[in-house]
Amino acid sequence: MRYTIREVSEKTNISAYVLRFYEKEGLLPHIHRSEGGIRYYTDEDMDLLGLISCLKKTGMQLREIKTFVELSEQGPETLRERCNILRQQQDNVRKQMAELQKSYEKVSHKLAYFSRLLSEYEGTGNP
Amino acid sequence: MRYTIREVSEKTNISAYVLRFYEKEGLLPHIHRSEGGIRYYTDEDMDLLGLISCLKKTGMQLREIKTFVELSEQGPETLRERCNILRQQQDNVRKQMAELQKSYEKVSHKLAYFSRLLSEYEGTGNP
DNA sequence: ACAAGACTTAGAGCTAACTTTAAGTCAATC
DNA sequence: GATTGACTTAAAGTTAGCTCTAAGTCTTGT
Repeated sequence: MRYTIREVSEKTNISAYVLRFYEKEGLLPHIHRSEGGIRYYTDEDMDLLGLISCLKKTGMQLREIKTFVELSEQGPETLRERCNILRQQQDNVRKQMAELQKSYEKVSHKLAYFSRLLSEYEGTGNP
Repeated sequence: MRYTIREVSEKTNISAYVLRFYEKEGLLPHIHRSEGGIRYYTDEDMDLLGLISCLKKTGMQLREIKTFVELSEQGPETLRERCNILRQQQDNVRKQMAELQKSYEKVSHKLAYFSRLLSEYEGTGNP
């Protein structure tokens, strides 16, 4: 399948601006063009894009993602290094989940406290 | 207890620059000063700072945090609204945790795939 | 074949959240 | 009491990641 930039944009919720920007920055290498120079994206590109947004969502910076993509370009001799990067990222995500859990508890705790204050306040005849 | 900006910075891992910046932006109102104009922070300030970083960590923007702080300034008649904001944020955090979980699975899946490729590659006599 | 509208490029502009600078004031030690 | 170093201010600078503009090219429907 071939997709236009618009189709990709709609499927992925990444704006066409950003798709071009990612390409310019080296995150999406070898995007094919029609004879008139119009981009078209393959399923492989879509797949990479999926990984990119996943890495981005988990806090990896574009420049690190670029490094990862460049390793991918170099073929199987970089597989070990790519695994290491993914393992590192897996670890990061675990830490983020723990952090988020702590924050959740803090917000909940504060909310419980305010709720109590609120019911007390309302109980005094101040609606 | 009274803390200098340096002590607060060390305790919270928020730089003195940022503490002053937050104050300027209205996130930390009523910071006391010594006669010479030097800031000192109270335990109450520390508490607010804890809530601020928690809200920030969970993706709330400074301008929204400022709104929350301003409501706090207005006394108990804004308690209900503050509870609503916290409940909303609690919800946001739940969504973030679900998202993060999905990303974790995606990274793990990709890693498993690459690991398999790697062991195959190494099995062929390419160390 | 031609108008409308999507696409192309390079590069400028924007936003959030810091981060630093410059010029000066204050506090603690020698 | 002088020096050192942390503090003060307003304002400029930085970074990441977009987001848009301008000027031009291509594609598609009538």
